Amino acid sequence: MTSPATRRQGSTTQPVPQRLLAAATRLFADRGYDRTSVQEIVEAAGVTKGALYHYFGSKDDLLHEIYGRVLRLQQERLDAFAEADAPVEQRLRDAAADVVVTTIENLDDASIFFRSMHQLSEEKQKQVRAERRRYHERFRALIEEGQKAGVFSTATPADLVVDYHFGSVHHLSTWYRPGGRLTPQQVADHLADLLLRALRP
Amino acid sequence: MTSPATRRQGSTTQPVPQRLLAAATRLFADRGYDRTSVQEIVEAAGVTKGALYHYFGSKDDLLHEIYGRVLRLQQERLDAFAEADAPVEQRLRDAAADVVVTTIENLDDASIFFRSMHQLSEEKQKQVRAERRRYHERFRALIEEGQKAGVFSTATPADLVVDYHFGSVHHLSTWYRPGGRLTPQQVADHLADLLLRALRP
Amino acid sequence: MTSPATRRQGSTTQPVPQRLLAAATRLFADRGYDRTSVQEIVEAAGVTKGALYHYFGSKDDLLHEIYGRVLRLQQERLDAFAEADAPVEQRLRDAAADVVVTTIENLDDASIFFRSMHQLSEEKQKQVRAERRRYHERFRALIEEGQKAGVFSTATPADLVVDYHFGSVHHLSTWYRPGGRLTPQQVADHLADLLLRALRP
Amino acid sequence: MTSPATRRQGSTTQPVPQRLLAAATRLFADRGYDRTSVQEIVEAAGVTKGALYHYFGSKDDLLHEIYGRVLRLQQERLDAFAEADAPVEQRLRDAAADVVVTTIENLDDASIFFRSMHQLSEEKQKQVRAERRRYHERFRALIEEGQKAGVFSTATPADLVVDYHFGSVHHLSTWYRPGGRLTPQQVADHLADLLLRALRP
DNA sequence: AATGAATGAGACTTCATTCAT
DNA sequence: TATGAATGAAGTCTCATTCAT
Repeated sequence: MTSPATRRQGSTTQPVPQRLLAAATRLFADRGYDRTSVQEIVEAAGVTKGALYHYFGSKDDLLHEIYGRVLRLQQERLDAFAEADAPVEQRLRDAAADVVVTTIENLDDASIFFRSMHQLSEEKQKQVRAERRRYHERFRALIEEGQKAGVFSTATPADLVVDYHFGSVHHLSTWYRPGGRLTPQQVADHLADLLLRALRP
Repeated sequence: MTSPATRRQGSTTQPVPQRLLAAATRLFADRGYDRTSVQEIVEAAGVTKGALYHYFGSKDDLLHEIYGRVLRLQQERLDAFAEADAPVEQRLRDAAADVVVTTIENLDDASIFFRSMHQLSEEKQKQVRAERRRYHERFRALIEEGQKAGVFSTATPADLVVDYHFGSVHHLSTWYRPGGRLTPQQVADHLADLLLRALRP
Repeated sequence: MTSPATRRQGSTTQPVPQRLLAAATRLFADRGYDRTSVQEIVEAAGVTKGALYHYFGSKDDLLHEIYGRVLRLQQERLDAFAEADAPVEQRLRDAAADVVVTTIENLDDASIFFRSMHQLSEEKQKQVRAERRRYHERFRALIEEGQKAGVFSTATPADLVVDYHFGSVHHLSTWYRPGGRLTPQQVADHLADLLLRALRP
Repeated sequence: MTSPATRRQGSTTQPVPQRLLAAATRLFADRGYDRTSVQEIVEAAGVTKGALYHYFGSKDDLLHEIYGRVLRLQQERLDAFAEADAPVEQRLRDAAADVVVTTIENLDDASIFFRSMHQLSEEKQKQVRAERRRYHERFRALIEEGQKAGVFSTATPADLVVDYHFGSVHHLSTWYRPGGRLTPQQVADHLADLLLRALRP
């Protein structure tokens, strides 16, 4: 009884909202939020406009949902690594490498995340920035912990170190291509290594 | 005798194309390329739409011009530092710090540069990527030179090191605010220092 | 309960696409394709621009639709006359007269048809020319049949005879005015007669 | 001292107004009056916009000039043939063939003539129609002379016969291609022959 | 006799969203 | 839960024409 249209993507198995989110993610990453029309999203998801507006209040809601998904995932993982039972150097290295791997594995999310903040409504932006700050602070705390313990250099303010590392994470979607010379794990190890080497006292 | 319209921005002294470019830069950085209308640009520049299209073939041409300006400037500066008569550590440190200062001094250009590539026509993107690559390679050569000379660690491929540093430059427009705790030069020194420390053998 | 806008033209009974096509036909014939704005069309049809673009991909699509309508009609009628069970002179005369009557009855279509080919996209022009050729060839075949049978003169190549007759059909929209001295049928009979007389051996 | 721009077309020898008219004729025939921009005309003529507006009051003036040129030429030639010292059949045949040859030799003029009437201002259209009528009447008079003399059939009103023939002339620009199977003179002879055969009593 | 920068109106088209069904 | 026709505002761009030089 399913219409042929709903069968695209071989994803009739997935519920409609997920299908919409997946289609939107791919398209937003590909051509940018403003260049993606609602029509294109619903076509890619194999549904109609009415369905989209049934589940999401607006196009901008879709974007917000994507932001939420990324933020939740990254925060959870960081929390896990930060709370682990290991020396601070190890915990920082693991967290730093993990965010790289996770970012590469969701490169579309990353492209969107760093490029589309402005398209969110002012209110939603505020919310995202707040969660982002929480994440940033947890990461910074890790560095400060090491600095206080004397295992990390205090030459550079911890804040700046966080931004230094996250700059490289942000940049991944610009240059990393799946199937490239290095595996995600190798890239992650290298970048975490650079961070730790820079922090040597 | 000058009409009121030409007086906006008190910039009647500057020629029209420059005025348009300045207005476009500010607006593109503020609200993004797609969210800026041609109407807004010409109003900010105090001219009419016809005048804009007299000098620029399209909105996209304005963006391309901005890219060209940034690329020319950065390449010139990098070339100068790379060719200087000094040890390679010094030349790399100077170049790495300079690109940070220059980026902060033209933060609008930077916001646009890293966020708006996709809005360029495919052809213009190709051109920009080619010039970008030239820049990247020059920077990488500096690192490789130090690695061969044994003053830089070879633990990380030079390519990746370049991307690590430029990630942080890229990221500046996300977090740096003029009038912040650190001066541009201080930020630059810190970031260059992090790079050099990470490269210690 | 119908809004005032939908009532213009007293044509709320007709579906929107037909109303648009009718309005476009009248206007294109009146003032030419390029001189007719999309705004004028939707106003004449009593709908909004959005509605037009919901049904037609472009202004050029409207024109293409008009061409399609004319071509289908004329081809059908020619086929019917050509396949009739009658001597070839009779079949040619009937077909030649019929195209005149049909053209006069749809004079707007005819004005457009012969004047607006160039405004179609290259691709659509190709398509129209192909269908036009099919029509031309069917008509020519009728003449050649008569020439082989010895009832028509072979002094003039059949191709040229077809163009001779269709020139006069083409020309109708230039000079024929409804309510003129001659009825459509009379004009048709005269023109078909001229053709047949010119073909006498 | 002539700038490189004015040298295009190798036509620096011709005066500017003629060059503009020639360029306009070619372009109007190629892509239609409305689709041709003033910019394109001046570029093709190797002059600037100021020069065009120095010689012609408007774009529509250029078109009017083209109409005038065609009308003058055709009227002169028809007058010459009509007044010749020869039997009426011969005079009609010569005139009918001549207009075909002349039309083919100026096919661009013909395309424009039959397709662009509507782009003239109402006033200029009236003027053109008046001259056109004079031409038509002179041609019709020739046919009526033959009908009165009993050498042409009176089965068809002379008016309609004129339109029949001019339809075929009008149509030439649709199908005739230089370098085709038949020379202009051969086409002319065939079409004149068809006319005369149709008029056989 | 000629330039070319500038105007300003209007062209086609896109698009997020709504609403009766 | 879902449709898809329809809206209406806004978007980019074109162009004939003018005018100071």
